[in-house]
Amino acid sequence: MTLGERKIRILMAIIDDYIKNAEPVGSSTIVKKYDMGVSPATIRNEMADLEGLGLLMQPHTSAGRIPSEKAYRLYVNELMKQKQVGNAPIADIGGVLRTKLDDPDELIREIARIVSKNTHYAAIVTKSQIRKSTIRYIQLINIDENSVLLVLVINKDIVKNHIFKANASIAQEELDIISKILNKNFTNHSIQEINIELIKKVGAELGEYKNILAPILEVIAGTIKAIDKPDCSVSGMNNILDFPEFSNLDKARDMMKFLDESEGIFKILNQYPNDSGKIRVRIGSESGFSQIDQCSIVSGSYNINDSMYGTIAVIGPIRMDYLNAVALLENLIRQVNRL
Amino acid sequence: MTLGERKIRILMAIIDDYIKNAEPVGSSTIVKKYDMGVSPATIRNEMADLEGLGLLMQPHTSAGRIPSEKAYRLYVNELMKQKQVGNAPIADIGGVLRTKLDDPDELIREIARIVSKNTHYAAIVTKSQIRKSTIRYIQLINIDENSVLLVLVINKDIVKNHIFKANASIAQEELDIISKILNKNFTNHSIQEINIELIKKVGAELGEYKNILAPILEVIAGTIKAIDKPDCSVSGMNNILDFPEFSNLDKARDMMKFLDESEGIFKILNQYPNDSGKIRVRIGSESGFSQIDQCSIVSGSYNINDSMYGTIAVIGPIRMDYLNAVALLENLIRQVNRL
DNA sequence: GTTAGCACTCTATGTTTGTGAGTGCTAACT
DNA sequence: AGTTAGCACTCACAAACATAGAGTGCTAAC
Repeated sequence: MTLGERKIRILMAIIDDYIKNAEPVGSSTIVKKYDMGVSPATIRNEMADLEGLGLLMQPHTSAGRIPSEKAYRLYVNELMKQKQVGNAPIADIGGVLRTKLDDPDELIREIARIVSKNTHYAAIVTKSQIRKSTIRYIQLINIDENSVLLVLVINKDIVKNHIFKANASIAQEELDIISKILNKNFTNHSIQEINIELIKKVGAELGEYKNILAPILEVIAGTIKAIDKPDCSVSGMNNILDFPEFSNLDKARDMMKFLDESEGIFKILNQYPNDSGKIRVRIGSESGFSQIDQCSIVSGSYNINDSMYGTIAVIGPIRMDYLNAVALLENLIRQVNRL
Repeated sequence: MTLGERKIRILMAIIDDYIKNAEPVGSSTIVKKYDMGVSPATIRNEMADLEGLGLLMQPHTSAGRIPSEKAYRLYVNELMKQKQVGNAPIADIGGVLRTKLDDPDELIREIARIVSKNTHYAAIVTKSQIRKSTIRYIQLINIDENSVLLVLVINKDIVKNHIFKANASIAQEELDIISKILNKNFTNHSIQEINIELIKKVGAELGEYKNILAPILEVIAGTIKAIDKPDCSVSGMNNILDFPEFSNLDKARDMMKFLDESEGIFKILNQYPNDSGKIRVRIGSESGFSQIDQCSIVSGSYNINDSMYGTIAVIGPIRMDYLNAVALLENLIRQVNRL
């Protein structure tokens, strides 16, 4: 399908105007605001053609035209490239993010916050672990008569810890010995690799300290499971309410509920698992979920250090400012990947 | 003001019915549903009296009555006690919460989630530190050529950690020595107490390892500041949209925005700082903020271990089920305080 | 190929009218 | 004195209708 140059100009004008004003665009509006140098009648003829091609729609006979999903698709795939992004889409946020690197949950929350704030749409950030997390370092620390602090370094840079009660008071020197044994046996193992055999072996090495093994293993298992659990953070849902397309409360509510139960979102965002860098755009019904068929999703994958990956997504009305959203995500993901 | 028994019964009926159905209650509805044993006309006379007392209101002449804020106040202060809470307001959640004890942020998020899920209103949980946090234990751990893991135990049970790069590789034995010096000087000190004098002294003791002090202090300061920062978690804002009183989108949006910018909420919730156990109810305009004058807030303070305290609050429409909300919060706060 | 002119369509808005819910008052009843 | 049947009254809400205006498609002329 190859369109004449004027048809493209008209289509762009309609898309731009509709993105901005959320109202059907009429032929004379185009002439006036986007000086086409022809009369409204001519524009009307062209618009009729564009409608025939499935690029424009009329909400009703006496209204202007609005772009169809197909038009947005064309816009995103081809037309958008001609335009310039306005101002720098996002500041340098490497510093802020680096401070959260040791807590993936907090990290994705912060990213979501940044995205929603900068786009004024809703933002969703998911995270998963790329490989099964492995234990990197274990250290036991005596902090109280019989409270023991277990510090766990997982993968490269995630540190978690937990305090548990030991049955008896254990001196730091003893704990150091225990730590050493644990490290020798567990380091670079994932939780799956800690089998009964290994546990038996460690138990034997521990000798009189054998009892402490059970609570420790429990903590390790719980911690790693929590880290490996895919998670997802949503931010800026309010912004959604600002758009006239959601003045229908029922639609808005459905959608919010959908975003809250992250199940569906996960399915959508994980469709294209691992094409880091490339930004995906899902327009309206392309997502396949009726609850959000009035929304578009712009998303991209990030990948930190080969240990954690996920998707950063912007979700807004179909008449979203794709140009900026894409630019912002590209920039942001580049920064995140560099972490 | 002492009301006759029948007036009270009528008032209760109106409040109950309105809480349930969100629609003005007429005289015949009361007779039918709450068999009063008298005719609608009699009820009408009584209702006129109640309106005279400022306890009932009419949205318009030909509508039934709705309770005024004053009526809810009476209900909460006096009448409610006669009624029985339906089913057990909340299960035992001590176990779930205990797993989050080492991360206050995560803890309040979980509590908020529990509250909103159980009440179907929105929930807000704030946290502050009761005293300035003090350092309880410091441990440096070598995990990589020149990556050092700093483990900080703060107060009783908060553990934080941070990985930083040292200029040179330092062996674990050396780090142990440094840790010991740090502990000797910083343990049981708050960040305010770490002044230049003390730093100089520690620097001297550290001798050749002096250089490592700066990054460590930075991490300590940052961590404690983050912990001491009052924070707040909101959950279940969607629920708000389910109530007919917020079918006006503008109102709903204003309110959501208000909840999102937690400033105002903080002011409200911190009005009664530290009366642990007692549940407060703010009805409608009593909160003093027009954005949420169609809402009521039920809140109570918790206090964990004398180190962290805050407020757990439920926010819903004025015709909230106060009885259940109060019972649930009482129960929950009891469980939280026991942590 | 372009455009002025015009009839046509359909929404949005305002007006009118009818209906029903619920009231307050009065007069009769217990 | 308290209760109640009866009734006129008020007012929101909904349906029915009228009107204005925006925008179209078509035709015929340029």
